[in-house]
Amino acid sequence: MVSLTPRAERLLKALIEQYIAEGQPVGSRTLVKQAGLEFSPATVRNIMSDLEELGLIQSPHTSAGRVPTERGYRFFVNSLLAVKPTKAPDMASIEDRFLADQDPQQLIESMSGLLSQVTKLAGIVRVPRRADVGFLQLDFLALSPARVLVILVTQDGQVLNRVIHPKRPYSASELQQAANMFNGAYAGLSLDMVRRGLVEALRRDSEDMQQILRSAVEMAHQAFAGEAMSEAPLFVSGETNLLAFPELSNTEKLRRLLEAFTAKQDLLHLLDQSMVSQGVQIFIGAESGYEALESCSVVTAPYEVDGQIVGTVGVIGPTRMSYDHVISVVDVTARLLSGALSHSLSG
Amino acid sequence: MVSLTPRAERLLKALIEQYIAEGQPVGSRTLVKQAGLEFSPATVRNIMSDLEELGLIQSPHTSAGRVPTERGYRFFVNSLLAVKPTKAPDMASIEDRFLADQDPQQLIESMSGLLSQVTKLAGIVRVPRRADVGFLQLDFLALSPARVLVILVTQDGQVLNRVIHPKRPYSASELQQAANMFNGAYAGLSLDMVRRGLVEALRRDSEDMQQILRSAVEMAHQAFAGEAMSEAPLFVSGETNLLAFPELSNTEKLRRLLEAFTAKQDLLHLLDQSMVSQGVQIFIGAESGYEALESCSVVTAPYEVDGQIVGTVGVIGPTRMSYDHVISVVDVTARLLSGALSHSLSG
DNA sequence: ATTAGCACTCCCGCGGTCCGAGTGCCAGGG
DNA sequence: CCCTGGCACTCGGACCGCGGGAGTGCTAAT
Repeated sequence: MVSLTPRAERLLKALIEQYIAEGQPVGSRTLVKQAGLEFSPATVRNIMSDLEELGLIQSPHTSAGRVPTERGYRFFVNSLLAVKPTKAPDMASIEDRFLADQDPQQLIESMSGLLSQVTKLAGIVRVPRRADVGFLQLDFLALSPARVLVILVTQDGQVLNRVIHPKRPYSASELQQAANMFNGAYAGLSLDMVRRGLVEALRRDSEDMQQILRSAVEMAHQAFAGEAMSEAPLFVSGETNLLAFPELSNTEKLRRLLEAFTAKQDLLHLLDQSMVSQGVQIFIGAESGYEALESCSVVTAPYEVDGQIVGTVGVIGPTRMSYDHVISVVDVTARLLSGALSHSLSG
Repeated sequence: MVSLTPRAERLLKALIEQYIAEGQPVGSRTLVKQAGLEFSPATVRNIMSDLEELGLIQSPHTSAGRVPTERGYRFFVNSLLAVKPTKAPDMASIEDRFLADQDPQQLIESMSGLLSQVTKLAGIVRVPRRADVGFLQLDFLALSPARVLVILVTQDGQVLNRVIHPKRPYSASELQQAANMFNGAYAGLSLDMVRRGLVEALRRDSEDMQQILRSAVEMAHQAFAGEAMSEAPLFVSGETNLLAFPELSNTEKLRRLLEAFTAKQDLLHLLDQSMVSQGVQIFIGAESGYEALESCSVVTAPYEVDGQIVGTVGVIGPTRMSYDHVISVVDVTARLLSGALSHSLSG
C-alpha cells in the first residue's frame, strides 16, 4: 500500500470528494478554493503531479483537471473515507419498510427497490438459495381431475407451487394421504437433500415403497425436481437511476450494463463472492472482474438469519458515487434485514 | 377517413415501409429506386406534396426527405398494411414456450419475455385481475408458535401466501379446523366477494359466529384484506431493446419511457382499455394518451380463459416498428396463450 | 398529366480561429 | 529547502464560414 504525506492525503481526499460531487475533472485552482486549502494552486499542482505518478489520479487530457483512477478510489475508500451515518430521512424510509408486516420473501425482494430509492442508484438483492433452506411441508391440491397443485413450504415461510398433470386422477383423500406420507418421510431435510432423495427414490425400484408414497414422490419430482428448486434469483431495481449519470449514458456502456442486469449471471457470481465474508464489501471498477461493470462500483453487504449468511443486498452505480453515504445505507439495510428476518422467523 | 388515389396509396405504403426499414427520411429519388416505381422522381414529389398537405407525411426540414406522421402510420395500419404470418423460426420460439408444462401464472408472466425476444421490442403482459378469479381454498400452516403461514389458492391455480402473527398460538388441529370452516363458508366466491365478506363478517359482532371461524376470518383478513388481493400486476421485459433505436436514445424521452415502465400506472390503464374489445389493438404515438409514450406505438391483444378476456399481452416500440410482423406475433401469442390456459385449467 | 431541368434551401462536415482552463516549469523569496 | 507567483504552452470547446450534397418546388416543354 502506498503511503502519502498527510498533505497529499488531504488533497486527494478533497479532490475525490469534489469529483464525486461535481463529476467534472477538478483543477488546482478550484480545488484550493473549494477545499479551503491554505497553500497555493502551484503547490497543489506539484502534489497532483506526484499523485498522478502514483497512479491515483489522472487527467483526461493535457489541459483538463484531474480525475481519480480506480486505484485512487480504492485508496480513498480504504484509508481516507469517513463513513457518514445514514441521514435521518433516509433512515426513516428504511425503517418504514421494515414496519410493514409482510412475509419474508417479499420483504427481501423489496430491498432492491428500497436501496435504489434511497441511494438513487440501482439496488440489487440476492435472495437466499432455496436449496439450503429446510423443507417444512408439502401439499397436494386437486384443481380438477387432471390437474394437481403442488405446494411446497419451507421453514422460512417461502412457498413454491406448481401445477402438474398426474398420470391418473387421484381423490382428495388419496392426495391428502400421499402428502402426509411424503411429509413424514422428508420432514426436516434441506430442499437440496429432498431433491436428491427424490431422484434416489425414483431410481430404486418402487417395490419396497408403498404405492401411495411412490405416487407422492413422482408428483413432487414432476413439480420441483427441475431448476425450480435450485434457481438462483436476483432482483435489480432502479436501473433508470443510472441514466442520470453522464459517464454512463454514452449508450454503449449503458447498454452492456443493462444487459448484464437482465442476464444476471455475472452479478450473481459477484454477489456470491460477497457472501463469503461479513460486512460491507466494495468492488471498484475492474475489481469486479466483469467488463460490463467497467466504470461502475458495487457496494454489497450480506444479511443473515440466525447468524448464518443467506443472501446479499447492495447497490450498483458509477465509480463516482458517494461512498460515504452509500456504505452506511447498505450496511444499515443489511443489518435491519437480518434483524427482521431473524425476528420474524423465530419470534 | 381520407381517400387517396391508388398511386398515392402505393407510394405512401412504399415510403412508410422504407422508413420503417431504414429509419431515415426518404426522398423522391431513393423512393423511386427502392420501390421500383415506373414514374419519375418529379412525379413522386408532386404526390408527396399532396400527402404532406393531407398530414400523412412531413419533412423534418426543407431539404430532407419525408417521414410518416402519426396519421400516416394510422392510415397505413388501417388501409395499407398486409399482415405477414409469423416467420417460422419465431413461430418455433413461441411454440416452444408453450410446450414447457408450467403453472399458468408463470406461463403468463413469461409472455413479456417471449414477446420482447421475438420482436426485439419491449414486451408487456397484464396478468388477470385477482379480484375476479374464484376462491378455491385456504390453508393455515403453523411455522412456529407465533407465526402462521396463510396460503390462498384460486381456481386457476394461483397461490398467494403471507405470514401473519396471530394474537394467540393455535394448535395444528385448530388451524386445520379453522381452515375447513373457512373454506366451507366461502367456497366458490370470487376473491373480491371473499374480501368483502371478510370485512362484513368482522364488522358484525362475533357472537353469532363460531369462535373458531371468527379466528379464521381474522387471520385471513390480516393476511389478504390489504392490497395483496387487488393489486394490479404488470410485467415488462426487454426494455433494453429500445436502446437500439436512435429516435429513442436521446436520453430524455428514453428516461421518461423507462420511468413509465416502472411506474406502470399509465401502462396499466392502457392495457385495461385494450381489454374491452377483442383482437389486436394498436395505439400509435399520441393515441395512447400518455406523454411518455410519445413517438412510441403499443400493439396489444387480449387473451382469454374459457371465452372470458382476462388479460392482455403486447409490445411497446418506436412508432417506426414493423407492424406487419409485430401484429401477427402478438396475435398468435395471445391466441396460443388463451389456448394453453383454457386447456390447462379445464383439461 | 408527366417529366426534365433548374434554382433554391437547408443540413452536415470540414477546417480555422479564438478563448479559457489548466498544466509544467522556472526563478525568486520566506 | 520548500513554497509561490509568473509565464509559456497545450488542449478542448465554441464559434464561424465555407462547400458539397441531398432534396425540394417550380416551370416549361412534351
